Amino acid sequence: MAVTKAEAKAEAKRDQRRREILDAAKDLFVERGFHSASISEIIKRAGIARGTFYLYFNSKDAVFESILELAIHELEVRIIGVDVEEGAPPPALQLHQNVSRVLEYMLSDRALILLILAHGLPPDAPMALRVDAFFTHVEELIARSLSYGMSVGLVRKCDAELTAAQILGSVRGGMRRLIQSHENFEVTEVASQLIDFALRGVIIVDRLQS
Amino acid sequence: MAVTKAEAKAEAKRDQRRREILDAAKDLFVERGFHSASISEIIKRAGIARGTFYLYFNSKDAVFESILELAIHELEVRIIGVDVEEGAPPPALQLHQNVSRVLEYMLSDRALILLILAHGLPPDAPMALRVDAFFTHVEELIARSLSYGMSVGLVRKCDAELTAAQILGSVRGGMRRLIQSHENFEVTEVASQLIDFALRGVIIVDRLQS
Amino acid sequence: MAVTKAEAKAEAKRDQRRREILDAAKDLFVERGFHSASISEIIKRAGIARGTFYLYFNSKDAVFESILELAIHELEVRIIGVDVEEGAPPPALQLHQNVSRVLEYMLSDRALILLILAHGLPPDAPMALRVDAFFTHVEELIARSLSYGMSVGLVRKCDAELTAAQILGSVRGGMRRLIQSHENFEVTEVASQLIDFALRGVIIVDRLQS
Amino acid sequence: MAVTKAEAKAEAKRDQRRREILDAAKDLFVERGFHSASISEIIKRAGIARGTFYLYFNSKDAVFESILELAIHELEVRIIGVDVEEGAPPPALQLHQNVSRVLEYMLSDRALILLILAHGLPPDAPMALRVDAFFTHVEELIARSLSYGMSVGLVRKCDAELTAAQILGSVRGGMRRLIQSHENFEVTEVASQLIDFALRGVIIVDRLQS
DNA sequence: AATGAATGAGGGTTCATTCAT
DNA sequence: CATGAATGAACCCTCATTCAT
Repeated sequence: MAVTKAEAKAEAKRDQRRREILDAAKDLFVERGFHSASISEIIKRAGIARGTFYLYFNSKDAVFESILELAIHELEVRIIGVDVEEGAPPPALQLHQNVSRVLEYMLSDRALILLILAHGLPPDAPMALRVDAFFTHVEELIARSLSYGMSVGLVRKCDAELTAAQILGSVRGGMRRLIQSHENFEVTEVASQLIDFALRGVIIVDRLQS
Repeated sequence: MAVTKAEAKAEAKRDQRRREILDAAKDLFVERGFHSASISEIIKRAGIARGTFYLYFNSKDAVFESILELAIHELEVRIIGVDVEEGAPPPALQLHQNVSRVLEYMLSDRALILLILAHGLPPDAPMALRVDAFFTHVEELIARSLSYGMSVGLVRKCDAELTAAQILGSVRGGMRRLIQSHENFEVTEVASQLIDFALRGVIIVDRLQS
Repeated sequence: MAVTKAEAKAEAKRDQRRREILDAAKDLFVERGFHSASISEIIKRAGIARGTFYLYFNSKDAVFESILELAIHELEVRIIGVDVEEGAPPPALQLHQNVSRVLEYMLSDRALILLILAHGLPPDAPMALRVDAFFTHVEELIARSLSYGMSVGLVRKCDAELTAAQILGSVRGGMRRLIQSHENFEVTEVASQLIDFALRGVIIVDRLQS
Repeated sequence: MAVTKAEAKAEAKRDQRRREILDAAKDLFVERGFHSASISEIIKRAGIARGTFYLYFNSKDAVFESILELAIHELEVRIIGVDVEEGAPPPALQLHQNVSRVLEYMLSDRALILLILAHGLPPDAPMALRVDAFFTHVEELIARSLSYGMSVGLVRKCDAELTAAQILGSVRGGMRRLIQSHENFEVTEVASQLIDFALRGVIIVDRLQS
């Protein structure tokens, strides 16, 4: 038991260090971008020695990947495809919950989201592909919902893919603004506005009014 | 006069060279991003010597800036604030013309637009600020239009800034998709779709239908 | 007495550990060379922690030195200058015994001998000097024997130092081949061949034939 | 013509620089071994900047390889398999010429030969394999000659491979001594001694005396 | 105007060694 | 005794920029 305790403590310390490095690196990546953020700066900010960095991460790429991967994961678990089964909550509510969850996460770490919204990586970097894949995934979710919506007469006729790109773009644009304004905001209220705008753009008017 | 002629010829040649470098650099920036695009590659592609590059541009930053500046300028001249004076063309038409002009320019150089939509620069770089300034400028144009629209009862009540960010985002999102799809498209048709989506998001329904 | 016993046990364990480290290190040095063999690999192979290594050896150099020193010592005790006193065994037999003893040791640890025959150390490293000193020592032994042989008319006239270098070289060359062939061999037989070649090179023919 | 002249001059200068780097590097490799010789030291000794080094060689490995490759090539062209056709010069003379040529080359660059005789590379390094391959090649030449000699009754019965290793070893040993003694020597005389020793080790006595 | 050899600051990474636990 | 996290000097290499020709 004593051993377990000591080990647990050591592991906790390790995790703590790892997090410190991640945080320092994340801030730098946001401030300067991937390339301009140097290991030298990261370790200075994290208050560790050069070699220590490499005890926790295999490379500069690896930290960056770790940061992005975590963020994308957190986003992915918050974004749930709309369930149209009977008995499921109304679609508008589901959308609202999705956006709210993302906004809440955004509030907890604005820098991180900014990193994803405007990462600025060499287009051929593996990590850029990862981020793109995430957004493409979300776009597909939206496009599929639109197609379904059209089939049941809820959504006006339109090019599902293009419109999905517009919807996602509008949300990204809105979020970007919220982050960069550095002001606090009411999650529920903002989520409503983001969704309201997007929905009006596609919903058939009669239904919206009813 | 003879001198003037020779000078003109020399200047024409100079401009030609400059353009070749710009073109080579632009492609590389798009393909690899700013950092990964090296002077070595640029001059190889442009077919010039190392030193020659610096006869035309002071630095790597300078080429990039030149490229962005040109592109932004081309965009700016195509984006004209909506004129609401009496006798002016209907706002919807003006919008359509704005978007159409931008889309046409986009068709003439997809890579360039992609560079602006997703430049991937150190966030603190002066050029990044320049690009941001451009988008902020457009956003303000939109926000102002929205405010006016609200004041005359055409636009539903909303947060003008946030909504402007959403509108701009939706257009950027749509354009990004169009570029990356590598397909050709009908400018007028697409412009209508982009505007339609954005307008529905803000216009008061009664008016839209009329 | 109890204390002594415990102490003895402790010391035995210590020696055991030391030997494990030496063995792991030796293999690595042979496989990868001195520089490419890292402490990390050594301790992994020895199954000990980083700090533990430094409880047994002061530095990476020190392990290497230990290994070489041991090997050289083992070789030195097996190489005995030829005794030409009356009543001593015949010189040819003494040589044969010397070589046989070395070959036997070689069979017990090929890797170790290879490390000495082709160590691959910075030429200015103290350990490189140590190995060189050993070979120089052997060379001197041979040269002295040659000089003596010449003085008693057994050995043809020749440059003793150069010839000694050739003799030593021939034995090293032969041994190197034997090690790298990875085949087993008959010690006595091979020893005869090694000596036969070297002796023919220097012995006066009449005597050899008689 | 003017262009050609200027180009020729430029190329001459380039070659000169390349050679300066090679020389500086070679000396350092000999003094300190491959690993301990740092690029920093090489460029300091060559009197050039860091980047300049990489204008002439792609890597540290590449300089080393260049040096070894050149040396091995020079050795290879000097070592010619013994021609036993009728009308060819007597084998002993051919051997003498081979060894003399090598010794002469050795005199022109002792350090270089030392680098090959005692390179000290990680056993798994590609360059180590290259050097080994060279020696193996020479050994095979010798072994083949021995086999032929045995078949025509000139050479006593022996294990051709092992004996070849001994012969090569004896020559290497002799050369190593000559290099490290830093004294000058008479090529023809030394060549005779090297060959004499080796031949006596294998030739059937009757024939040798005749 | 054009060239390309030369520069050197700075990049990411490794690894022998130390020391608090 | 044993541990392994922490250290930082030193490594090889890249690349934007300069300058003599």
